[in-house]
Amino acid sequence: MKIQRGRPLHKDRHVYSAGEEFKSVFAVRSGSIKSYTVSNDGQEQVTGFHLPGEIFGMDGMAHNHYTNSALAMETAAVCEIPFSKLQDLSIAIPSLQRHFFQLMSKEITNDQQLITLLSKNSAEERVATLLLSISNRNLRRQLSGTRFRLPMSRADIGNYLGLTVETVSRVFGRFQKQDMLKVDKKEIEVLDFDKLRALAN
Amino acid sequence: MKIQRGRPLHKDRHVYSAGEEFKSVFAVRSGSIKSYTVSNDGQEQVTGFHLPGEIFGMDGMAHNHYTNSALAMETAAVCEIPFSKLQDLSIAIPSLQRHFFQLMSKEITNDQQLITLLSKNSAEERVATLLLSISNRNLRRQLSGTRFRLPMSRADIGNYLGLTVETVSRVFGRFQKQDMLKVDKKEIEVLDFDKLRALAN
DNA sequence: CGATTGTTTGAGGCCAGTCAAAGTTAGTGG
DNA sequence: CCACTAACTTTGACTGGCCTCAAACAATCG
Repeated sequence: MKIQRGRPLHKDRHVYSAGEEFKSVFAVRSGSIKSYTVSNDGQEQVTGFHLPGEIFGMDGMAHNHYTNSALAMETAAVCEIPFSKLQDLSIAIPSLQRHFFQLMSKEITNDQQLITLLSKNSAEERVATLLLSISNRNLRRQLSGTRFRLPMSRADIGNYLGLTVETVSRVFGRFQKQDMLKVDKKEIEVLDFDKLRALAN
Repeated sequence: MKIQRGRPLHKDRHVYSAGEEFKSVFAVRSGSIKSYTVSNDGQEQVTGFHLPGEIFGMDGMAHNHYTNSALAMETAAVCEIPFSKLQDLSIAIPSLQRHFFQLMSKEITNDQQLITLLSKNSAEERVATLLLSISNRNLRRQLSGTRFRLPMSRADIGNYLGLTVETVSRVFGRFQKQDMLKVDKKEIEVLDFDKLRALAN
């Protein structure tokens, strides 16, 4: 498939901004991206973190304009995949269409899991769930699931999980005191996966 | 398009259950449907309410199995739309494919709005937002936006909004005391739309 | 290095949850 | 059609987890 190689993106640079015309979806090649919306009263809501190998930008399809903004949390590279090309191709290759439907559907189930998390779980359970998610996604990338670097700030974590920065910080503190995690700034080492899974559940 | 006319569904009957093979999406013809997931620790999370004219069942596409269950909150009728037919047709009619992409994308943005609501808003704001949403959806159906019947129980509202039944009940009470709403059981009359919008934001 | 931004820690308050019980509605079968 | 029961809703008192406010601390970057 013909896709554009991305030029490297510096930290805090936008891939696209809310309101721009929807033309493409994107694949992360390196670095990490966060998606967020700005609600009508001006506050930010982080809607997702995107790691290498993952696709983002499908939110814009409904209205031909992106509803999220997407920016690089660190230096990153992305592939742009023009949607028009994708449409043409998916008519020629039905399996591609199916694959793309699945991607969107996956996005829906992800969002619904986050809804459940926000709706039903405590601060500790939310943070544990995010850590486990990142751990699993690192495993899929052939990286360590026990030692890894969080690309996002505490503020982003809190925003994503519906918590304040202070609460996130305190939860990390408690997790360390319980010898479940070793936290050094953004470097995480999971010491007790069973305990983490029990919380994340 | 060839679709199956649904036989009427009694209250509390499932349209489909989580885990079943994904074969179709559905359109509500009359009555109302709720979607919900059951998390691994067994508790229910309501993920959506579906009113006449709306499509549901797209969550199953990713894994070829539904991740939600869908059941009738009152006597209802639904149209089954077999997905295989939809795929064949959308290859012949590209505009249909686009339309369907848009539906899924719309679902994503809806879910993300709910995420923001759960993450950032108070109990009163959440309830106000739901009421306004139902009001607007009734308007689109040529029904009154000011007087309508809530098809779901207080428990369902609470579950959907991440609140307890008691809190939902108290919020309705406060809304009445402020002369914003008139609540008679499930019958709602909006007395002050400005106030409602101010809360829902 | 200073300045800015991000993180941690503490004290106190409040919103929503929990527990409990009464009141109301709906559904069932005699 | 009514009596009985189960399910739903409301109300109250109390609790607690997370937020708010505040300040010290650490890290990053020009």
